Amino acid sequence: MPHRLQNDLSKRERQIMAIIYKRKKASVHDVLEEIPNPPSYSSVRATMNILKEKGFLKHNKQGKKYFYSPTITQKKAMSTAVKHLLTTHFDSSVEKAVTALLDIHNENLTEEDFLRLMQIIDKARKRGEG
Amino acid sequence: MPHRLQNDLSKRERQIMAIIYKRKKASVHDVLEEIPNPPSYSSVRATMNILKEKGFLKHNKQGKKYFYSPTITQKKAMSTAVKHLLTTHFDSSVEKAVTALLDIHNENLTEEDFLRLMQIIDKARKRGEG
DNA sequence: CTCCTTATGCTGATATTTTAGCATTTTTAT
DNA sequence: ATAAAAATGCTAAAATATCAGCATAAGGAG
Repeated sequence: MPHRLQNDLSKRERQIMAIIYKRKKASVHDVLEEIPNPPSYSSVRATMNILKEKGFLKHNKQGKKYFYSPTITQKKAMSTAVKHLLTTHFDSSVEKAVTALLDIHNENLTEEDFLRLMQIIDKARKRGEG
Repeated sequence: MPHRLQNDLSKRERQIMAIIYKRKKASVHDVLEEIPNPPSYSSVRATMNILKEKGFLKHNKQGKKYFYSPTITQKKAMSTAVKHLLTTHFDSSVEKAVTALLDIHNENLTEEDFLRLMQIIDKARKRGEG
């Protein structure tokens, strides 16, 4: 049993994990800075240590600085998150999800972005064939 | 201030919301059935009532049956969830997200699926122009 | 060296969440 | 009509999560 599921995380724990996923790695202070209305340093640290005990974070020295980073790969964490989103909000349909993504970010996408998206799909299609 | 954020939800509350988003609507028993190692009926009901008080769920009679359903539209909830996923795992990049979606579901996609995906993107592109 | 910051270990109070029970009413099925 | 099932209102204990403090060691800057 390598890891418990994200579902086993409390509010604060999740919030902290999200910050660390986003930043890839972070010190307690880094995390503290990204929490709006943060609790004390002690509290954040305590929670991060719980995450360490639960097996979600590891704690290393890089040079002389300490960092926390996720134990499972970003890829795996991401994959789990995507699957969860698909089932809860998109009826497990990739097409629905893509439609939603485009809807949300429509204005921000340039012609080049669309081209790249087309290429991404084309590449996936060819990969599927082979 | 219509609704608090999902972030204000506890573990159990989130779990229940996910079930209801997935099913669109559900009775207490429906929810109970979808929880692995569920607590008592009372407990689930109590939590669902908290969600009602917090403004996430509403509770109506349809004919003679009672069910709970989300107050905010699926669309809005979905949009929030997608944005969160984008920032925490994809550096806010739609392209990265689409790539991941295709990676995850690669094998399951047929030629027709890819065609439809192309059409979805093309449609979004044209909409962007207009 | 001395001071400040960062890090650590540990502890315990407070707050929230989670749970289950009981009494009662409505609905459904026999 | 009666019994079983589904809802409801209410309450309070038990379990977790959250928070903050204190004492202290180690690195960095002046």
